[in-house]
Formats: sequence, structure tokens, C-alpha cells
Amino acid sequence: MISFLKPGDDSETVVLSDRQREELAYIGTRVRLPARMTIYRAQSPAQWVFAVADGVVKSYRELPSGRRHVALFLFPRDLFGLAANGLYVNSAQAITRVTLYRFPVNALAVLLKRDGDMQFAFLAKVTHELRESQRRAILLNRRDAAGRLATFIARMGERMNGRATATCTVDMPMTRSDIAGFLGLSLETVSRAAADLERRGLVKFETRHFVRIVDPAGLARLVAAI
Amino acid sequence: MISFLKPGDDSETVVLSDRQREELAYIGTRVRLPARMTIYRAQSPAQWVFAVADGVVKSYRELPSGRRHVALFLFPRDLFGLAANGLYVNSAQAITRVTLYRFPVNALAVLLKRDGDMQFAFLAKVTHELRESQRRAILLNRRDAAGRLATFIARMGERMNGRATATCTVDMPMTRSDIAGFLGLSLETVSRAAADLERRGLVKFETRHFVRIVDPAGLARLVAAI
DNA sequence: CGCCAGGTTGAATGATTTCAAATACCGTGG
DNA sequence: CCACGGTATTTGAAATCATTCAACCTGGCG
Repeated sequence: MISFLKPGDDSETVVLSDRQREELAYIGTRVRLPARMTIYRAQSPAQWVFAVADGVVKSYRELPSGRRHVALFLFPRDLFGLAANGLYVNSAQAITRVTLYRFPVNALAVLLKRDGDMQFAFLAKVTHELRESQRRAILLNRRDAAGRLATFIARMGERMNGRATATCTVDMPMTRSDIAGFLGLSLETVSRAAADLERRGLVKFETRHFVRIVDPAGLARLVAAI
Repeated sequence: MISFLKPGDDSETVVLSDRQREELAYIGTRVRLPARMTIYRAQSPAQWVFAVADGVVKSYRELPSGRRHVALFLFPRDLFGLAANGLYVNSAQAITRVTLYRFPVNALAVLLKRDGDMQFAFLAKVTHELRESQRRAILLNRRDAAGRLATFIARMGERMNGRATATCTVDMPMTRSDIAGFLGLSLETVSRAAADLERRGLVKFETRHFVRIVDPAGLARLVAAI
């Protein structure tokens, strides 16, 4: 449990002792939610911090124009529940059926202040997220839709399976609309970019939610062509 | 000293005790650098974490294409020196003459693990940066160049002067090229957007590096029109 | 078997990019 | 203090690519 702090393949992952994990489990609750369930809404009081144990969550925001900006997708081991002034900044919704750990912010804060090593693990995690967020900004700086989508697919592949862009099938449970909201493109452009990548022989969409990476090297080349 | 942890107008700011600030000062060094000085390069060993005391710093990255992506601008009270696997992720350069505090990462890590409250202040700061980073992603999602620049100017106004978009003159020490790299636009488009904002009577560029906000309400309206 | 949300495709439009060229600004040295 | 040189910036015109609007398709589900 508390998988985001368990030893893993990622050298960045910080490991906690059994006792520390027990302490976390003590204040935390395991929650299972069905797909499409809203976990919390933006601007509501932030009582909990969450960790994904299983499934995929999206963190998003409704813009005044009606657009939906997807801040990020959350996978197992990810923390979420970012707040400002005691209110959630984004809304969160389950994309698939998910299992979460839920920690009361107050109890967590007390625990973290008392246990420097555990807090350091959290600090490392948040720092990692910040780095990811910056990576994403670079992605959003790309002009070409195909390149953005290629980067997105490659990164999904990294998260899901191993790390490199190997020949494999990637599960993308989110809708095209979610992807569009994440990549800063219109839904139609995402659709066209997908067709384009397929035409170029880089990937093959088995279904709308499963992409097989056909030409890892070619895809990697496109991803690197920032 | 260590101003980013001093009491301030921002309710998010975490306050440290005098003793804690002394401890930080003990392991830290005060450094003064002239404008344009490179502070560190991406991929070099990350020995230090920095805090801006005075001046403006840019954190950027050279992309394979030769483009320069500006990750963020750093102002007094900001922390920087984000690393992954012991290497800096971005490069950092002084835009103006700057005064920095420099902390050896190892000593800082030890200090933070020992002092839970101080570490909590750092955690809060990094969390805040993460939030800012997400805000920026929303900014990058805008399609119109004028809107992006308006948001940038308004935010610079917030950081520099008070918080709201009041009638005031904002100092923007970075070049148009830096702004373009930050906003994900071409340099020319930034220039045209600036002319556009001026034509609309929202702002007036006294010089290239000083903008007077002529119509705060109008500017705010444009900023909100996401 | 038909419905409906989600997704694809087409054509016109509009904005940004790009390439090219002119202009303004800054610091330096005389 | 002023001229000079190079960099930073502005402006113009054409090309490119995403958006938009509209119509059509598809797959899952009752």
C-alpha cells in the first residue's frame, strides 16, 4: 500500500520504512470509485490529499469560455489534491475505475512535520511533479499537432509499461476530448493528428483506447524534434 | 535574509523562526552576480539550491531545434535549482544584476530532515511553484497572442507591485525573445501583440522594459477571457 | 434494433510563423 | 559628450497549420 512510496524501477522513487508506511496507512483510507465519478470539485474545501493506487484520474479545470483544460492525468503512485488557501485548485474525476488512498490534510501535515524523512519523500515527489509540469510546458510549446500527440503517446507508454519507447501497446483510457484538453488542441485536431501518425506508420490504433507503437525509433525521432 | 521565508503580504508565505533563519544562513552563502551571468547549465551536477534575494533570473532550456524554452522567471523569494538524478534540469541565467543565497544541497537536505517545520515551509513553497506551473499551462493553452501577453504583463504586475492589476508601471527586464520563449510564441508575434495591446489602449510601453497599465479593468477583462 | 455520446472527415477561415528588411536602442570607446 | 557597432526589436508579405462549423460515422448499451 501507499505504493507511490514503495521501492520501484524509478531511481527517483523514495523508499519509506515499513513503520512509516504503517503510520500513513493509519491516517489514510482506501477508497474505490467507479469510472466517471467526480472526486472533488475546484474551489471546494480541500480536506484530503489523495494517492492513486490503481486506475487513472484526471485533474481538470473549467475555463470561463467553457473549455476544459486538463491539468494532468494521474496514474498509480501519483499524489494529487493540490490546494491553495484551503480550496482545491482543480477538479478531479476518475477516468477508469480507481482505487485511491485518502489522507486528511491536517493529520498528514502533523505526521510529516514529525517525520523528517517521510516528509522528504513527499518533498521529492512534489519536486518530481514540478519537473513533469515543466516538461509538459515544453510539450505545449510545440506547434505541430502530430508532434504533441506523438509525445503524449510516448509518455503514456513510459508510464504504463517500461520506460523507453518500445514496440508495445499503450492503454489510453481517456477520451479524445480529454487529450485535446491536455494538449491544448481542438478535439478535431487530435483526431486528425492521430490519423496522421497512423498514416506515417508510426503507430496503429487498435481501438480508440489502445495504440500499438509500430515504429518506436520513428516515434522517438518525432518526439525529439522539438 | 532568506527573504522567501520571511513574513509577507502573501498568505501562502510560511514564516520561519529567527533561529531557523540563522541555521539556513549558516549553511548558505550570499552571492552577487552581474546581469547575463550564467548561474548553472542544464545537465551539470547540481551542487546547490538557490534563493533569489534581489533581481530577476531566468530558468531556460535549449531545445534540439535551437529554440530557447524559458521555463520560468524567478523573482525575489523564489527558490530554484531543480535537479533530477543529481543534475540540473534547466540552465539558469541572471537577467539583471542579482543577489542570491546559495545552499549546498546535501547540507540543506540534512537540515530539512532534522527540522520538520522548516522542511514544511519548503514543501509549501514547492507546492506553490507547482500551482504556478499549472497556471502557466493554462496560459499556454490560450490561442490568441495578445491574451497571452496581457496575462504575462498582468502577472508581472502582481509579482512586482501589489497584487491586483492596478494602474501602475511594470518593470519587465527580460528581452522580447525571453518573453517569446516563455509564452511559446515567436519573437515577432510578441512584438505585434505588444503593439496590439497598446493600440487598444490597455497598456503603454514607456520603454521596452517598462509598461504602464493604462486600463486595468480592460486588461483584466482580456486576461479573464480564457 | 435503434439511440446517443463520442469520434471522424471536409472545406473555409483566421491566426501565427517564417523569411526578409528596416529601425531603434545600448554600451563602448574616442 | 558624441559617434559607432552590434544587438534587440519592429514591420511587411506570403505561407502554413490549427480552428471552426457542419455533416457524417461508429461503437456500446438499453
